[in-house]
Amino acid sequence: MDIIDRKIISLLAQDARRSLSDIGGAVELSASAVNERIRRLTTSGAIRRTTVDADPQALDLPILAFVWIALAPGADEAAFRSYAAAHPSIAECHHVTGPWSYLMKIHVGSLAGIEAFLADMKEHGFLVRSETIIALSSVVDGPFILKEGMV
Amino acid sequence: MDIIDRKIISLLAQDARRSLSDIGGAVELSASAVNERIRRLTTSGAIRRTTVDADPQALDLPILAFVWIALAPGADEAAFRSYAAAHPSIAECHHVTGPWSYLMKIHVGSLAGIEAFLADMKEHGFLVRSETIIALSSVVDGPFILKEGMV
DNA sequence: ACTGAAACAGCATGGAA
DNA sequence: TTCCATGCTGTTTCAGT
Repeated sequence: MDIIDRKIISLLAQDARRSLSDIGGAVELSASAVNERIRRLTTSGAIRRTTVDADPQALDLPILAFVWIALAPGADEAAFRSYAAAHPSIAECHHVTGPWSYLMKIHVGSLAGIEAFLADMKEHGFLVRSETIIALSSVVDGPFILKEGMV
Repeated sequence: MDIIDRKIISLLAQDARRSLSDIGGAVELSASAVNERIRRLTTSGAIRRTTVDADPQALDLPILAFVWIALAPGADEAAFRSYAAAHPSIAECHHVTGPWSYLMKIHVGSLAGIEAFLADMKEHGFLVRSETIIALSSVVDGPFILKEGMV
């Protein structure tokens, strides 16, 4: 993982469909040398996958919210993990420092969607307390990767 | 934007390098029909870009943190926006409801990197108060898209 | 809007340096 | 690890439905 590998990842991050010779021109390497580096970066896990960043609006998911979670005492953590992993609305879920246990990033279609989301979590017995923060606008927007179950 | 378009985006989200005929097989369409749909989705902005999801660890950015920001009263909001957009560590920055003005998601190399980050924000006169939450582990990890200035 | 075929570009591979 | 040469897969375009 040298400076050229970083440059290649950066170029691919901007546009993963750039040709190998294009990238080669930018880093002063032949196309096949670039190909070999990308192959190594992929097998080593430095590049996890090539994907598409979609517009949540176009997919009718205009609401972005962050939800703080206090897990119910004695809640099944393993069950919670697989629940979160499979849930189509949960873009991210992190175990965090501070007064709350988890921070989630969710995409939903409407404010009613947030209520339904929290109700579902409660029904599953995970939730005791939560706090929801809604993003009004984004100065720097993160990528939106459509989850499998979300179709 | 019908169900087939969603399916195509979902398939590309899993692996943007799947061939058009592969995708065509999954949605029962010819390769060129799929190509035409992807072209439309891209020009309409529903697909923003094809990109690579990298491993922050491999790029020496193992620390993920969320930073709440109270903007200094009378701070230049436009300047703050371009500062945030250009800053290599800031993966996301949202204007949010609740007691804080902004929520940022940042990737840094070490805890010292957080301190340096906050000091820089303060020097620029944006920050009055902030609170930092560190992600200990991720139940559902978001994608990491290397920013241009980060190389 | 979709199909199928033909033309083209880009990728993958192997051998040499 | 890199380059070059080449066979081949996948993309793009276009005429037809």
